[in-house]
Amino acid sequence: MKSGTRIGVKDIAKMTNVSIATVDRVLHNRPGVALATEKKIKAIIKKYDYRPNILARTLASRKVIRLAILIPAVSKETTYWQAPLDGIGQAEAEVRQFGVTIEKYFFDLNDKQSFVRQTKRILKSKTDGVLMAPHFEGDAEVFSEQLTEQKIPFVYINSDVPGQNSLSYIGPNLYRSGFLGGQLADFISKETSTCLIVHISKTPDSYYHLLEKEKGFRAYFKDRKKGRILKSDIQRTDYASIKKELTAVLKAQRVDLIFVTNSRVFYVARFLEEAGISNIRLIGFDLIDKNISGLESGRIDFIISQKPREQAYRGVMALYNKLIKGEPVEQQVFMPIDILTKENYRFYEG
Amino acid sequence: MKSGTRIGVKDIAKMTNVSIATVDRVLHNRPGVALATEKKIKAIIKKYDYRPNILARTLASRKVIRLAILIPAVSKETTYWQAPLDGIGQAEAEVRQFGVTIEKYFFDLNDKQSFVRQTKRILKSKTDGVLMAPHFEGDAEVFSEQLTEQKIPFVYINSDVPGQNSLSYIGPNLYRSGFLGGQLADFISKETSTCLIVHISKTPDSYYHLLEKEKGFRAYFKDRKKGRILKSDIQRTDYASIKKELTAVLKAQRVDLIFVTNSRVFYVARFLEEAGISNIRLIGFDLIDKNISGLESGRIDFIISQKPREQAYRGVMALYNKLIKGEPVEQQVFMPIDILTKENYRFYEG
DNA sequence: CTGAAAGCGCTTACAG
DNA sequence: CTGAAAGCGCTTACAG
Repeated sequence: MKSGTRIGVKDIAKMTNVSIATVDRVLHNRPGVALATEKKIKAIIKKYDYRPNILARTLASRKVIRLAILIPAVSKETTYWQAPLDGIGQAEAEVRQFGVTIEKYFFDLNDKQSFVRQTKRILKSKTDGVLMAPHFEGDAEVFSEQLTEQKIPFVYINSDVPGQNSLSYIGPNLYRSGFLGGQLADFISKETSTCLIVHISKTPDSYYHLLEKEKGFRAYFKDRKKGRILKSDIQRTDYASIKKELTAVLKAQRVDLIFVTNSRVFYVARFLEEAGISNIRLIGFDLIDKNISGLESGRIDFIISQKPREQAYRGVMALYNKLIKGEPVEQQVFMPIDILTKENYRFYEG
Repeated sequence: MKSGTRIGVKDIAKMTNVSIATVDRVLHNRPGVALATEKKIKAIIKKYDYRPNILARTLASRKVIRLAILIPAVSKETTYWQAPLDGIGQAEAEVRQFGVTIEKYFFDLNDKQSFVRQTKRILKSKTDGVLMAPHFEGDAEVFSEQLTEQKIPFVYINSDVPGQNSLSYIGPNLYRSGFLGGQLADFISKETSTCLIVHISKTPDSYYHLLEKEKGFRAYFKDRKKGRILKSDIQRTDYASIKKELTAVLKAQRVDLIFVTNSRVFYVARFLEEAGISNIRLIGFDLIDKNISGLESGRIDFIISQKPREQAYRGVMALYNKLIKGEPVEQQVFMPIDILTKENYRFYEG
């Protein structure tokens, strides 16, 4: 045994008078080792705190690990999912040399069936791990159960499905991000101001997320506000409908600040622009291109963002750590809640 | 040659009718290869876009790369440097398996000579790369020149020394962070408010940095403000002196917001607390423990932070990419400028 | 239940 | 200027 440095399989074999093949067997919990031998070897492993050399292991076992990614396609409607895609690319570059390959499956945010179709393809593809955005909760549940049954680890990003035994959830804490929205609103409005919460969404599947943000926002203002908090639920995502609804609301009452619970805040910015309203403050989510324009023009004051790129990056790495390094991974990772303005968004790395 | 997969040295050797030793020679630009042979081999490398297997390379060459880190010691006065230290630890864990070892050298922020002493030790230690916080600009320049002469790559974090040929600078854009400070001040004060810029520093070495932030802050308000912008230069860092100075300033004029250009904003928070002043807004830098208390108590409104942990992490990785992977690294990386409040600092990963 | 041997894709002396 | 061989620390058949 070399002094100072770590021990290897050869050292363990020598110290226990067995071959390295046998050492390898107990290292991987493979059957076919006498209990006494196994105990001896395990004792040495423990005593010297043996850690396998991942480089050598990867090189020798030409095993390739296949990961499947199931996320929404980037669409004209929203470019949000470009960021996670970039994060996956970055992770891929780092883990490729360790024999990890990644297959991407995309679904249409407006088409539940496309999600289901892709889950079936993944199940057929014999994959070792899955990273998914469980957008359609019910279907994601079914899929998760199938994966659990086949002992395929999976991690959620962007939104969580509680109760499933995912390896990890990596994404926002919606309630806290709404709460922060409340604080930001408080910073830029008076105690007596009227705030309007706007949900813009036609899919009931993600509506729950918006409600969580609303809850957080309202919670911040509990016992703190003299002004009113209004709410508007817009169930269509075309500009004409949004315009109509906002026009009606603003005609009925004075509003000082609008809090849009998702990335569609740019519609509201456009509306304010067109209507020539400049005294309403605006806060929304996600640094997509159209929202950057809103920051630039000064229509949008704050964008709250939760590192979409990094969510996906870390999701892949979680799978890698579990599958290749056998390391434990955190069951729940809440991403930082980033505050972006006209003056710092340029440096943002998401 | 295996189809579909990448080629290796063996394939190149076969295709060019030489031994793998010769291929290895040209791969590493080692002398002793006939020009014709070299050309043939290079052509194949290019044609098939050969990429060496880093795992195999690291495993076979038991070469170890030694990195030296030169940063301020964590002191009672400021725990700021704990974060970079953590980042270095994280990077170390990732690159250790690739044969990188890291030696840390600490200097005293109040003792120029301690910096110089450590640079001498590093020079003697035969290191392959250096990561440093060039706090004492003049001495850092001397050191940088010595490193350049010995062809030892070095990267700066936290502050830059222009004109030296560092491999990379990874840190804040001071001017832009001051500019953002202006915008935040604008968000939480009236157009007619009076802002007070406070520098608290006794070392002239870092004073330049504070001035950059001041410049940015003032630039934001150019053509935008009706109120006055005052400035107070406190050249001592004990609380008594700070208290005295602030008392004098606030007696002389009304102030609505204070912008402290470094991490010592907690002193001002303490002063406002003790003086029972609750109508002055407060913005400062760096998420050290004492500033967290200030956020919690509500005395501090915003903390601006520039990922101190990540700066160091990326600094180490830049050296690793250069030295091990031979990849090019970006010459200048400005970190994101993060906005932290009472409601989001808990999720911050710096 | 166990071990000897080949091999992963490189690098490193050493010999010629 | 060039090549054969051993070895890095593991894993993988295969043989017994």
